[in-house]
Amino acid sequence: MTHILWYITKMENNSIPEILTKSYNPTEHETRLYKMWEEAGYFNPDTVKNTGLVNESKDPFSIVLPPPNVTGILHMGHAMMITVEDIIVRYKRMQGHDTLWIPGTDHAAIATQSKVEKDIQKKEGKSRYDLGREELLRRVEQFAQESHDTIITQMKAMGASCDWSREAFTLDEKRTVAVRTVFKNMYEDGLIYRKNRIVNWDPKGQTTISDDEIVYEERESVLYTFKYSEDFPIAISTTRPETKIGDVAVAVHPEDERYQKYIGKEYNLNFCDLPISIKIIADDTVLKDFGTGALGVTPAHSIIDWEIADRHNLSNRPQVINEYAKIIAPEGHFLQNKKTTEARELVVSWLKEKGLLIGEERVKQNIGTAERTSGIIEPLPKLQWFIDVNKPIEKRGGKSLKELMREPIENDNIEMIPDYFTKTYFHWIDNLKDWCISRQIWYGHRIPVWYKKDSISELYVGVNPPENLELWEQDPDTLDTWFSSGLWTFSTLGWPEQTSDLKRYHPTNILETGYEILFFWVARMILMTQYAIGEIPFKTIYLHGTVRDGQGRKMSKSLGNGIDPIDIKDRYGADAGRMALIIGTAPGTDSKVSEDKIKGYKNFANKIWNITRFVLSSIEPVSIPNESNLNDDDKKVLGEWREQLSSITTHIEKYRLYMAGEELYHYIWHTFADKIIEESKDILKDENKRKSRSILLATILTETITTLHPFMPFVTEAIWENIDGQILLDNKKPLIITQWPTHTLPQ
RNA sequence: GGGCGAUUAGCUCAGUUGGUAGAGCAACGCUUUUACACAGCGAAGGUCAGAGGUUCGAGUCCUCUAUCGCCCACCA
Repeated sequence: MTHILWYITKMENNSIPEILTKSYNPTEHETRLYKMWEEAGYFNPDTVKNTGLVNESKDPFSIVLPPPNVTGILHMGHAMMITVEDIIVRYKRMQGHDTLWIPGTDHAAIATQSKVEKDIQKKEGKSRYDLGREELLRRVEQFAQESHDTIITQMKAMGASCDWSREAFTLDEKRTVAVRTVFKNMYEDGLIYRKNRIVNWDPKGQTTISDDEIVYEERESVLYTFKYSEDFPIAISTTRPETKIGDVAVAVHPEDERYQKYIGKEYNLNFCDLPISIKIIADDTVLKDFGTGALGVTPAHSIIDWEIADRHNLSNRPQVINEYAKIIAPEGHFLQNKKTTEARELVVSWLKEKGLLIGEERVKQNIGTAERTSGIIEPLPKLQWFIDVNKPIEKRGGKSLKELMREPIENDNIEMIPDYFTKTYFHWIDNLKDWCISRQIWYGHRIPVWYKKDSISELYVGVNPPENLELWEQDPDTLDTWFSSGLWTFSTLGWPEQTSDLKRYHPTNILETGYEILFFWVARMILMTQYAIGEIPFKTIYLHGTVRDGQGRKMSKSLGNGIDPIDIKDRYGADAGRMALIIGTAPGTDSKVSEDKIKGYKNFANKIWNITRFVLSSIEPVSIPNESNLNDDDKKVLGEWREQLSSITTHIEKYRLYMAGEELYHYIWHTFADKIIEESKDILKDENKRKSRSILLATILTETITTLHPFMPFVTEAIWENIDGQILLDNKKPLIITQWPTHTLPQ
């Protein structure tokens, strides 16, 4: 109560100059300031060059924004990415580098299409086949446009100083040219081929997916042990009896004494009232100890079995499951067109009936599901397009794509932060198989291959459609979304055109992204860039961790625990959100966001606001720089700040933003405010010291505000606008294009 | 099964090349002093998971153990 009375009294007696309100209110300034920067063109390096900030002796600096998927709104992970990149970009710009940050969004093919399909199914009960290709695409594009607009609004709200005039989309016209050009080149170099091979088929999404898009889930299932028939000498074990009508062999370990005598023999059997032919083969990948030590080989429905069939030249690979996960069997057969789960029971009861079932055992099994649709993956042989990762490439010195991916990391041409991720990177490359790039969905880059209608074997691959188009038919499939995002660093700069941007800004300086897409995306960017232009895409990879909620859970739509960055901005200001996201967050490690933390940095914004109020209302008017008029004591104090500044600058140069931010925070609050300002209250009363101290406070204030600008762009710019009355600066410009302070010690 | 990481104050986490342990929040005492109560001053809180080793010196480097987490593989 007494507190409230005191507070009211204080408000009435307020004698602080009116230029700055008593407390900082972010909403009063943020939107206005962003608009000011954007309209003045300060995000565009071509404009910044005219301000005199750019030092031509310094190298250009460039970043491309990892394009967010147009599948909805940005979450805190994106917010962290944008913050880190914006801090770096603002810093480099202030350092006088010709700085470019290209924004953009990703069409995210399968993710976007399945999102829209789900919505349509839910609201209208229609499938994509009910709508047809054209109508579905129209709907997806509309959704993508809306998502895009939301995303851009969010990015602007956070203060992202990227050059909107160069914005790109992975599916726009220019990027399409880049995609088709790379596809054509790869095809002509023999790296892209079409082959019937076993792929991960998602029966729910009706498309193939890559190995990386599979999520394994542990489930309980039954391991059945049985014989195909009475005349067959070996029992086998399987969790999928329904696939066994597609078996062509039984594989045993070459040194397994139990089965030695059968190796090489062939049996014609009747299994589930169907004729099957089984050859006994020896393969050393078979485990003697698992089940009966004998593996029924089903080439068409198991990746491992397909590979075994390859090794043993088994050409008969009957497909017994179709694209809808239903059994293919002769008309009238009891398994015909049955779902796999149903068929499993039918096969088991057939085995029981015939007395062939030997055992059942409950086992835990990891089952592959599709990341986007959560459909259970059904391995199927399909005619698909692949990229060969092992073939030597003539124009790249006979190196394979695998080698091109490995080399720059190995030779330290690309630095990875944190560096321990290089180990997982190499491990991934070592296990990499040919990349299946075709997808049976409609939204995305359609494969630039046309087949002659009257002659199946004749095909055309090109950037533009063939002449006499009516005689040709385009491949109905689209490309894996990572194909186009793999080109991102150079497609955004105009490639295949040899633009001045491309010459000036490529390779980019840093790629800042989440570690969870190291394989999906980062590796593929290195692959594509090394192949297409023979350059690295970026010099540094900065991997941030996952932003989790207060309880350490991943933020997701299904949990409903996501925080909208806009909401943070409204309640605490974008600056506070930015600081909370980067301080105390080392690269590569996950972080938790709590409102308390954000609140702490809202208080910090208010603190520097009031530091400014104090300085402006207490010092005598000074012009700076004016270090020669400092007394020895004040030179020493300034010298300490300059040492701190030097440390902060080094941290930023080495991308240790969390360290830079923390040191700056600590200096401003606990040294500048708590010590220097407190002691200044007395010192300023001393006429002999007043002038010097005024210069000191003005100098430290302007330099700390400048240094803080990349971290908290809004509050610092708002302060900057208001310091003129007492502090006169030569050639004052908006803070965003003000030069970074030098850390030379005062003489 | 293979790999990677983590273990530091009540909670959430920093700690750059080895040199006297830090922040935010929470909690405690005092202060309402014209920059800020979104504050100030002060105090409190940690054998840095455990054990061993290297070193003049270890949170930091090495070995082992325990617990937790993540990634990759997929035993059919």
